[in-house]
Amino acid sequence: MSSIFALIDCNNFFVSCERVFRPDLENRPTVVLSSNDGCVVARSNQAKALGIPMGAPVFKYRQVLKDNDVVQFSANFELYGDISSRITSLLTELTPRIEVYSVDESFLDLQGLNITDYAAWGRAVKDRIQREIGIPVSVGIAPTKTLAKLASEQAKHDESLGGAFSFLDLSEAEHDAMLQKTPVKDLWGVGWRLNPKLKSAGVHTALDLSRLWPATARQLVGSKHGAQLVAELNGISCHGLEPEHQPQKSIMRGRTFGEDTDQFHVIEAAIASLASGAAYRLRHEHRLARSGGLLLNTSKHKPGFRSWWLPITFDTPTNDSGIIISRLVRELQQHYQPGQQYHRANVFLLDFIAEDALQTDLLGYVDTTIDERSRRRMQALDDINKRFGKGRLGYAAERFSATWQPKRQLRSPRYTSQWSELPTVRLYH
DNA sequence: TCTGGGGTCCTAGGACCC
DNA sequence: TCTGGGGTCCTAGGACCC
Repeated sequence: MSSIFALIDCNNFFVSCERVFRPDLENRPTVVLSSNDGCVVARSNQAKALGIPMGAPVFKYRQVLKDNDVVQFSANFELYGDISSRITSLLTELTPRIEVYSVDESFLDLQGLNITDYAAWGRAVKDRIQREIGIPVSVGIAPTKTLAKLASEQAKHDESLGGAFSFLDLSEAEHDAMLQKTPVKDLWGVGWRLNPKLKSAGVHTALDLSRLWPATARQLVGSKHGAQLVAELNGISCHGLEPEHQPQKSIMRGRTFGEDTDQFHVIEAAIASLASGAAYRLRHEHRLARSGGLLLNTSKHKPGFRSWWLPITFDTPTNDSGIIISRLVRELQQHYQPGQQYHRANVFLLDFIAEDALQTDLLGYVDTTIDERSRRRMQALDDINKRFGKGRLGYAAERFSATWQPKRQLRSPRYTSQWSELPTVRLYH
């Protein structure tokens, strides 16, 4: 039996989240900005109609935003994450076979669900999420994930469909017509590098791609990826549902500084804070890192762009914030160059093992005293922060400076994740 | 003046082994 | 000094996703 996937894709997700608590913005052009208020990361339909592209630098569109009275928000990830998990729980009621693909998209496996009219089922799901959570979604249904993506895009752009589109009931001619009108660049798996390459080979539409000789597809797109892309367009599923939460293979925390800096202590504070966040995440997953690193760079948009990769390894795998911070700061001390205008820092943790895996050094010697002390220290740190609020207790280096922190001047209240920022409702009678 | 923050997977090539 | 197939492991870089 062939597979059946549904993709539930939230429309303009970050903007839609802001509108849940600001219904007055329903018809106003609205954008959400990146953490430094530097570029546009989500746009309402009205903002899209003004020609503001995804990733648009704010300074270039300042006039357009002003002339059209566009409402702007700094990204409020606490809010978006919370609303995302509400949608996930609703979808889990429909079927446990769900893959949460990103903060605003989930795939469902519909095999064996006894659905007679898939498009109608999709419209019902859309209506329920709108009613119960307040977020508009598009539902795409197809035998492969690649086609389900395409179907959800179709549902999003053709209002007459009521928010859902299914590939399952199409005739061969209708199927081909859908692929014919889809440019290759709109396909899942075709990015800015492959698009010009395909076009210069005469492959302009999804239909062209679906009819390529396998050997040609392998050569143009890559041996594995090319073959899979063609098969998926022809209804042969290559990407199954991946329901279990796969443990991540790397943890990265990075931030563009509020302003470029050459101050050692400012960079040190940034690194300490980023490392704290990354280490916390690692402890949360009960894992230890064997290696990691620090990536520093100057601004890409200024002459003399440079970047430095400073790798670290741990003789004993660790998730101890203090150990990780001190190793990274030592690297910084050795490689910091006075006078460079540093723009951004990324902290990486890599090469994980489970916390309860036996750890030994080269001689097979386990120093349980140190391990136990570190573990208890981190436990106390996390307990205190859980009880008294995120970031209440931290390492001194994190507080050396706050000037690296990005501007978030337009952030909305964390309506659902901070007691102090709950919305107020007044009732008159 | 002002351009995000997370991630994954694949491939090619070099070093090394028998 | 050169010949040769077959294998593994590692790394850097490229490409993609949201």
